Amino acid sequence: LRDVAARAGVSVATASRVFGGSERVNPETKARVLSAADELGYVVNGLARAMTGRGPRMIAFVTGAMIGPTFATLAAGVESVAATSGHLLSISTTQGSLEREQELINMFREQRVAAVLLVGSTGVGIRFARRAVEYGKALADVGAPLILCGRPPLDGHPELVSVDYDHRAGVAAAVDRLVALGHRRIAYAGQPLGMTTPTIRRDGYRKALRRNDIREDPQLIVECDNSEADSARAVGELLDAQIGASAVVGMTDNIAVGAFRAARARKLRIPTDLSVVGFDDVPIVGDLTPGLSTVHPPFFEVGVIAAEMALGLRPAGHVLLEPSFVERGSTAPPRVVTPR
Amino acid sequence: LRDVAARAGVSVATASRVFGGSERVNPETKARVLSAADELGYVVNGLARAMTGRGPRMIAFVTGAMIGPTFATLAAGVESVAATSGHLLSISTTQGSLEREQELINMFREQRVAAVLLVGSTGVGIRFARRAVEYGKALADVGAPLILCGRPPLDGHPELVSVDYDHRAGVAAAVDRLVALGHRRIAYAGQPLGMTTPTIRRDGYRKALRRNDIREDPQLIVECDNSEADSARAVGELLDAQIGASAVVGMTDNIAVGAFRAARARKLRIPTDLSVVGFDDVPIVGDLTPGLSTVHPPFFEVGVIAAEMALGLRPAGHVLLEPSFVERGSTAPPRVVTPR
DNA sequence: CTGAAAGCGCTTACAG
DNA sequence: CTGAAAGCGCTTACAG
Repeated sequence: LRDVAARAGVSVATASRVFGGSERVNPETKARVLSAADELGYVVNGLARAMTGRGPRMIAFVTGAMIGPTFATLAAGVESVAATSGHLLSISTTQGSLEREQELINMFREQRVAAVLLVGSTGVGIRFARRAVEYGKALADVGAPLILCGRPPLDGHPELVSVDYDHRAGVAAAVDRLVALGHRRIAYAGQPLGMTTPTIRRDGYRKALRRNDIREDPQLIVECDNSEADSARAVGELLDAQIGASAVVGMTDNIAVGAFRAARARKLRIPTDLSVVGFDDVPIVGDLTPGLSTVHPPFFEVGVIAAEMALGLRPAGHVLLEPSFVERGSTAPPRVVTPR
Repeated sequence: LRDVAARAGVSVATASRVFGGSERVNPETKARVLSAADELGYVVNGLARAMTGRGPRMIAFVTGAMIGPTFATLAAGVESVAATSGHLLSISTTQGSLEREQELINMFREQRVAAVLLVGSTGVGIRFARRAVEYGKALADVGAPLILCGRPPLDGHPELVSVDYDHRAGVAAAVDRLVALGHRRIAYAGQPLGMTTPTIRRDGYRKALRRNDIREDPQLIVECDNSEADSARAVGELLDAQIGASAVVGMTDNIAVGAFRAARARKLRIPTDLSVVGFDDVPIVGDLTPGLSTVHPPFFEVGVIAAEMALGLRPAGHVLLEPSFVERGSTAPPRVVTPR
């Protein structure tokens, strides 16, 4: 900058002003500075500018792993608003390591990010809540809000803003639809509890059963990893038990696809012999045979809203978006309609 | 920092040294500084540190869109090495806008990033090459290499480093396999040329035909968008033309899935009546019925290697990784084996 | 509209 | 091992 100023025959203050943009500078001198900069191949040092508090701050996005369209779509939403306002998006993963998570928070404090988005499911329970509260405080020290995305707000901590979609309502809508089709023996396959998403989604299942006056049968609830293979195993065992399940709702599309596999291995037709619904609406899943009926969460929107809060473009607060149920070919009336 | 130093009764120089880590400090004074920092809730200003040339620099990742596992897996590879060396990963999209692309490059110059990774297919032709060369020069001014990922190097510009996987060999391996199964009328469905990936993958198809002494038939090559719907249309027309195609290789899994759909709509069984192969090996595709035989590209590895080059952990250069063909259920001998 | 000066928060030779 | 001082590259009141 000093060199540019010298070459243009002005002070660094003036030169700074032409790049800073804000203040009024004589068009002529401005041109002179600009051409000097051009000749010298000058490019402002954004780091120095950032230090003085000017310049855009980064939005930090931290998630467990860069897996699947959940991640990609949500991140795309964040990036779309970051881009239009000249901010950069930093993405990091914790790989499930609390140590790494803590390191990242420290790093973001040092970097003076605009906000940090904690994305996706996390452990339930006081331990995890406490950690989030710590992070929130630490970040607040440097003026950065902590925004929970795709995970529920913390009881008793309204200061920790959250942007989420209604897992419960999503699963419940799927169950409602199955009930409307005539199903009564509706199974549920999901990950073991302990993380927010498994807990809340199963909660939606139970809630929907209750409001439809269907008694919950523990035998109809099976646990598995969030993988096709393990789901095929778990749902397979359920089917082998012959306890009359006419439909299964998978906690995720992965799990639903595992149910497809289990059914096929037993020569059961979908949806004639077994209805299956998923959750997430990942690509391709609509092109299975039959297409998977599933819950479509507004991932992109979640990202957009979180980013807007991060940048102060929208008042911070708790937002809960509605997912929608998209019915494709994997749901139909049961073979035998049990009277209600 | 000044406050911390004062409270600890040392100079800022000494205080700086305890946080900088490098220099040797008396353990006792160090402890004193640390506890002073703790009491004051001090956290180093990474921005200021960055300005002095210390502190980790960001890796910039630029892609057209945050779409699909291609993006996510490659980014995960980059992030894994960034994480272990304390660097941050910034991800941005161009959405196909050259203007936006240029803006990003400028932004990264200002931010003094460690390197920028240009990820994914781009236009072919001198215009695009020229742009990349410009970017490379501009970035070199600030000491940042430009690394092309998942796209080929530029003729005559060895200074533009690239990390890619061998699209040609991947498609060719798939074709070879089909030929080995007895296919002779092998169709190809892909995007129109103009971008590197469509061009190179189709090239792989033609090359494989040639080396298997199969004459290319222009009627067997159809164009479509990279979407299931448009692929279903294009492949459908091909099938309706009844020109004896016994197999189709899709430029991507999306396109291959479109071929599934087209075949089904015409009551053709896969693989009995039609063999289908894809490219990318995205999730779920293995769980179609039948599972899709496809080419698995080493996306994660590409990301890892590019990141290592970005950080100087590995000599910059041109790397070409081998994809592997994974055969599942969508490939089988043709109904009628044409003599070779 | 422009300049001189102080300051942002750190780091690093250079001396002790 | 530690301190005083200069410097990194910008920005911003404060005066003109």
